[in-house]
Amino acid sequence: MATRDSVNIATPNPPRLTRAEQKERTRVALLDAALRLLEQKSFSSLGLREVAREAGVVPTAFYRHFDSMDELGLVLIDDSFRTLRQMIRAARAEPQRPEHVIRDSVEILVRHVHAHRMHFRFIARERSSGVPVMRQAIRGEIRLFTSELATDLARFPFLDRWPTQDLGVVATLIVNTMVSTAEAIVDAPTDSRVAEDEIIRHTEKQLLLIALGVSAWRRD
Amino acid sequence: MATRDSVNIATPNPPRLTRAEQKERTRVALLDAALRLLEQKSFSSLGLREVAREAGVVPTAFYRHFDSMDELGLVLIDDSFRTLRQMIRAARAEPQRPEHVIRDSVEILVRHVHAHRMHFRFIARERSSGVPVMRQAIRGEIRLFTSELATDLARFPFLDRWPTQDLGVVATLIVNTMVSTAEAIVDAPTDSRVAEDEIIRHTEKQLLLIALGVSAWRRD
DNA sequence: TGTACATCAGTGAACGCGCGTTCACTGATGTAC
DNA sequence: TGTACATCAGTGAACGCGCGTTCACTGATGTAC
Repeated sequence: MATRDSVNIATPNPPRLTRAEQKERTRVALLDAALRLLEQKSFSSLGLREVAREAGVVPTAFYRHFDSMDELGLVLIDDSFRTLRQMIRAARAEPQRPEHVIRDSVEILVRHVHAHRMHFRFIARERSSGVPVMRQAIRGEIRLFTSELATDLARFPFLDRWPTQDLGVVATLIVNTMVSTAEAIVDAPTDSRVAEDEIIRHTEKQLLLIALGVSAWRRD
Repeated sequence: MATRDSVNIATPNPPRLTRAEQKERTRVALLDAALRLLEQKSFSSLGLREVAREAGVVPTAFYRHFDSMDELGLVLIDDSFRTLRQMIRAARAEPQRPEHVIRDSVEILVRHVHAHRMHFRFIARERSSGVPVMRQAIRGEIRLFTSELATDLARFPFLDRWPTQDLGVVATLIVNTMVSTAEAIVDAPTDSRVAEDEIIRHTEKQLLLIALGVSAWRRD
């Protein structure tokens, strides 16, 4: 892309795109159009023509990229969880002082929700949706994600001897909390610092409560 | 109703219904039809004609009972939360030994989810749905419900001096857990005792963890 | 109790509309020589 | 580099279909006398 651009600097006309590049653009335009429409309505009530219209192409062009709306939906799930995994990788990469693990984690979550608002909204909304294939796919990804978190938890000093199943219980609780938080942020009036700070404090307290519960577990 | 029935025992023909009774039956038939269809799809993709067909009436008859699908949806929410409030009243009425408060609460939840499976499924699914009016209504009810739980929590010995806001944090955590549990039960393969027992154990552990967290709170 | 009229829950035909999908097409991009 | 042909992303017309909504109707139930 950079190579092509620099080549095209020499030409007077705007940069010409290869066929593959143009096709990719339309594909992305369709996916973005769908995400944009999903701010206002649910996936199951989203139409092929509607998406094509929003993307600025004729309905039949849709079929050059996806067999059906269901296929587009699965790609959206895939993309959404890709950004989520990026978030986790970022979280793992950053130096975490045990004292601030909760505050830092919430901060990373909030930052990524803002950066990928539409993806998070999509996941939060369609997670319980009526479209079985979509719901199953999201559940599967969340389950995977939860068990990865359980593995991460096992690295904490307190938790390294816990049975896997109990780590799963804690991980599920944390993931549920995080999902609720993401949902709340995405639904909050845009750029209301007050509302958002409230959500953040709320989440931090919930996680602290869970952490305290974990510490107290089996010391009884 | 009982009066009418006993009157009609004297007559050879099946009990005749008054106009009002017949109308109410059709209304209920429409609501039930909608709930039945909502097992397979989301509300936003549910059609007026589809519901009428399932209920066994002609599409135009729908308008004798509801102005629009949205209005029917709001009635479903109302009915669903009515059954939920019945559950809470039942829970409060039953003698609760502090030792078993978690086990008993989960047991009551599970029992009521089974008794009103469709209502719980509807709430769990549409809670995050794309239809704004519906989502707002459900959120409002859940918020109300959560703050009632917070009030109940204040009756526990440990918690009576807690600030309202912190009680809200705990209540939200509990409600989220309960909603997840209801969702899991409703989605579990029907009558699989094994899967359900697993869900119950999971939930009880999560609630115990929260309870431990509450005990440890501010003792640090 | 019997009659005459009013009410109104449910019917059935009709409408215009947007949907998903098919098909043959166009014309810019890519490839072979 | 120039030419001739192939590819294929996007077009536009057409289809049959189910949708929500309107309207005048029917006939059983309810009411007044």
